[in-house]
Amino acid sequence: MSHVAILASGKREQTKVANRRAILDAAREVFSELGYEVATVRDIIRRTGLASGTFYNYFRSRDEVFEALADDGAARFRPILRACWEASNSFDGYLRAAIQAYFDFIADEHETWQTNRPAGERHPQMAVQTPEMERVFEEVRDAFSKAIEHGGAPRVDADYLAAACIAVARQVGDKMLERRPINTVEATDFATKLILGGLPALPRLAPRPEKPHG
Amino acid sequence: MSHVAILASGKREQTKVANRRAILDAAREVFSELGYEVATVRDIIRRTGLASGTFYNYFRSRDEVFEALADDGAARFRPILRACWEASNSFDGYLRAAIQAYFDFIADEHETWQTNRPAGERHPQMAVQTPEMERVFEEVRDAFSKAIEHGGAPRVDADYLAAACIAVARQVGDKMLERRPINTVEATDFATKLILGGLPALPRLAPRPEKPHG
DNA sequence: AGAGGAAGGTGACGCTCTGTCACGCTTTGG
DNA sequence: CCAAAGCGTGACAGAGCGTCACCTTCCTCT
Repeated sequence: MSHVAILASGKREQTKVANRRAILDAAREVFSELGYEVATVRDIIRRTGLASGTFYNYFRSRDEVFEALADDGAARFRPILRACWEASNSFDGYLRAAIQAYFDFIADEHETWQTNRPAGERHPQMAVQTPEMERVFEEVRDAFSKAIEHGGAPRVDADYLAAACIAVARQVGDKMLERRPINTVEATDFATKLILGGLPALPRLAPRPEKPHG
Repeated sequence: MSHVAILASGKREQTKVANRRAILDAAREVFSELGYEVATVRDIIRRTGLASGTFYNYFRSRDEVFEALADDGAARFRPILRACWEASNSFDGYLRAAIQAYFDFIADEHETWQTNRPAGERHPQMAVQTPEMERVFEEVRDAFSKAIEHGGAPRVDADYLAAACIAVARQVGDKMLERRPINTVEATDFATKLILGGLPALPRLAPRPEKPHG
């Protein structure tokens, strides 16, 4: 029996991964069913069959599991974002692809999570700021910076621009999820045109000193 | 002594208002000093000198005080937003005024709140969704709808547009607060130009059936 | 293979916070 | 000035939290 022992060689390692996974899965279920505010560490750990003390070998608190779930979401999305960058050859193309990918992503998550959740309970996905989300932000900003360097976009404040894009994607995304039927194409069209249309109108930064003229 | 007794006639009414105010103030201080996650109902009520049970005559939980604080912020901002609407005579003017007002508002709140708060602790101001914030959203959306009706703006999806504007304002606002010196004008310029520039590029809705031609 | 040690699962325990409630003081209306 | 209602009070029971001494299971070294 050697075919499973690729990454988790020892039994110790295996159970550690399995337990972490089990806790995360249980947490997702419990948050879905009871709502985040009400769910307790005990509710989560009970569902896994593990002892209460074990929980604290993996997470420091209920909040930390929540954050880990959110981080998971961002971590899953980041490679998609990366792929958008690599597949596109223009700034416009990248932006549209990235936004479309994001809306598809959250629409998919939304379906998966559809349970009998109390009222407007927040999803872990995008509610808090996690390290992985910070990286998503940085990736977007860097993509913009590179586009600016290459002349694919005007020389604007990439930091503000990234913040604005992510903000628009998030909020319009949320609104999109509230509508029936969920129309990711319509939302993408809206967000993309807003940003790409606004881009040329943005205030320019002073051009960075370059070699004089050639 | 009749000059104070305008709204709070009886002594009962007076203490009720005073207690609520005291709890809110104490809560703001405690959240600032200890951080939201750590603060307890007891911490808050202790600072007021009231008994623990009294707290529950005013709020159901720590979360509800937090929400009330956030609601307060939105409630203070809404009249400002209203004034922007009434003072401006073009869509562009309204948008710029509203965004500038918002950035000034949060910059001011930011100063007021500056205490030795642990790390990236969230401010109540704009962190959660409260009824008053919902109203702010509706006010913005309605302003957009009216502008569209009057031909001051193209016939676009006002709901998405409002969501996008608020999103941009929030996120760019947050970024703005992280920079030194805080430059509300720069941020306003950025956000305003992004939105106003993007507006003409947005997908149009089918025009609503009007009287045929004049 | 077997022994010794390390890693980590276990659950009872003590502690803190929560939310309630019976009590009594204060205000109000008559 | 009295009766009734309103409301502040703080002790209390219950719940959840995080810890820790113990014990089982796995790993390593000979």
